[in-house]
Amino acid sequence: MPELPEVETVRRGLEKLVIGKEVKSVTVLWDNIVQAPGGVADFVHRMPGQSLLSVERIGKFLIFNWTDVAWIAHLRMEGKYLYVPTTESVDAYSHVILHLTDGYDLRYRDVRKFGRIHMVDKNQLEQAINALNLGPEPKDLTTVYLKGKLEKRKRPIKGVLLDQSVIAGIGNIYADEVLYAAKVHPEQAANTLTDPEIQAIVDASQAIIGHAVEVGGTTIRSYTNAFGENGHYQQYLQAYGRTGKPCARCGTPIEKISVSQRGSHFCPNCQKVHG
DNA sequence: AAACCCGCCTGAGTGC
DNA sequence: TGCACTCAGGCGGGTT
Repeated sequence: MPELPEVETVRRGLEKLVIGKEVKSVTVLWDNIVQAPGGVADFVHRMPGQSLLSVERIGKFLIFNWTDVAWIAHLRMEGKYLYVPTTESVDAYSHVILHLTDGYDLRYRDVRKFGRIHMVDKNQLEQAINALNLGPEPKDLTTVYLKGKLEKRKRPIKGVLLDQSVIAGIGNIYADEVLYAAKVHPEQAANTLTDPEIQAIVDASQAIIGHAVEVGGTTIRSYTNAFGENGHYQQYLQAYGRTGKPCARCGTPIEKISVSQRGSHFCPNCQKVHG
């Protein structure tokens, strides 16, 4: 599941390989992935002739700045972008194909079909981004801000960390890693965290997301010809996916439970619910 | 406003 | 073996 570090890695890959390229024609093989003012027909009609000027990232969203339009795109669970020769065969999971004038394709590949590419007029971009209602990214997070957000929430802290309107960019993997580093139980009610715990979460989210960006994100499964697959953070994971393995701090086996409808890994000794 | 539910999808995992 | 069934999982939209 691509989170901020993985999406940033994808962004850098796109920047390196696709900036300046012009779209010749477009094929959409699964309509629900594409959103445009006039639907898929509008998308297919307007993309030819567009050149990619820049790619930005906000939280887990990619912003593609084309000549006259912009995309707000999300990879959701398994979305990938491929940059491959047009002659390469199209597999069953590539749903949006942009044929470029350089003889290559930019293909959006997504096994689950959960991802989205939302095309907007450039003058609508700012408004569309605001409508995403995203909170600050970890690097801009402050203890005062987070404390204010937690005070009025009674749900488990894990669920709040996954709420993109509170913090943008954290998903299930890094939420578990942050809580492990901060020694906070995922089910601890948000409004019962102590000030030192809130500070620890802020510090841990900045350190962990920053480190993960540096090493290209986390690669859980390997794919070929995809952007953002060269991550190395998996070797640093302390909690996520380590069910039954000893905690690096105390040796207690890591447990997995369901919190806010998400699989959650934690050390039952280091991370205890308190009153 | 906060929090929950559903739908979107399909491969992996489970049970028999 | 092979088949039927269940479920994860981020987000948007709707409801309580």
